[in-house]
Amino acid sequence: MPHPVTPLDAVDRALLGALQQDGRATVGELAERVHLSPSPCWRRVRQLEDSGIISGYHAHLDRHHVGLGVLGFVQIGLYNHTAEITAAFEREVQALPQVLACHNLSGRYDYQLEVVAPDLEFFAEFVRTSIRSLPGVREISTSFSLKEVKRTVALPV
Amino acid sequence: MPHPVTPLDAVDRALLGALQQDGRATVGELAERVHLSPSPCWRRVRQLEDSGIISGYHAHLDRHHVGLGVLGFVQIGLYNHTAEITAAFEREVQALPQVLACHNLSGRYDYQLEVVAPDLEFFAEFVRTSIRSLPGVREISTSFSLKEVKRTVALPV
DNA sequence: GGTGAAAGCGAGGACCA
DNA sequence: TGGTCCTCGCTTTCACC
Repeated sequence: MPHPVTPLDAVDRALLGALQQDGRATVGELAERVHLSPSPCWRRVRQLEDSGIISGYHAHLDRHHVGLGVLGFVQIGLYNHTAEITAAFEREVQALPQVLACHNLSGRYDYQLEVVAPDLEFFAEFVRTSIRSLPGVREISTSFSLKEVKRTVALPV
Repeated sequence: MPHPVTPLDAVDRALLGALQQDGRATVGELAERVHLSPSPCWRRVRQLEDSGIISGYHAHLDRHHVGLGVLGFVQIGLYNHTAEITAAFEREVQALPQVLACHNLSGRYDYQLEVVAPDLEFFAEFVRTSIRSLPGVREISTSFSLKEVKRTVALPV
């Protein structure tokens, strides 16, 4: 059981919701939002952090503002599924900063990568070179995001 | 031009990188990392926030710890692509907290949704009811994440 | 869980080079 | 732009109810 599920009460859930919305909320603000005084509120937040439920705090950037106008999904089929090939594939994927996420999928393809790039030309070149040459790659299917309809950083808690 | 790309120098990039890693880094810590004194460092961060490059700060949760063990991608084809149908579809998707992300895609399907759920049963039920009944849905294809090989919150800047 | 308080520090502004 | 104070407020962490 690699992932213990800690039972959360309503106050914990409210704290998690608030911190997902605003990761820089102060203990005072949080205390007000969950109707608790600062001290116990702070103790709860500490516990949520220490138990690993809150894995970190991050600034979120607007990718268009930093010149990453293109986001695409790259689905990949491998030649074979030996432990060596998949391990090598997964290791090399980690090293590509343009790859924001990579999932080992059920279904038709083996992996789906979420990739960002400054423009379509760069994206195509990246797929043609960096991704094409990953270990064991047999088949590639690419879809672009035409519109980011929804993107939330908040899990439903 | 809805998305201005602000030119960033090396120090700005370093600040963005640091804040993506640790959204609660203090100005003092940041100043040290980018070899600047706190005040100009603080001004730069302010500017990155005000210009919208930094769109916010968020706590990141471990989804397994909060009982969301299943993540899947749901690809959807619509019956038709009138403005009314797509607008209705996109509006209703916003209201589903289990849907973390939704992209309008190029290629075979119209949309791809990223969905979380406590377990496979819940996931299947969610797709069968909530997603199936979204406006205009004709075709659904689902893939589960068997393994989250990579997930970063940091854009390459 | 709540209160109160002490100590430290970080944010943010004024001002200069 | 960057650097150096300075000050206020808040965070954090006690001990105790």
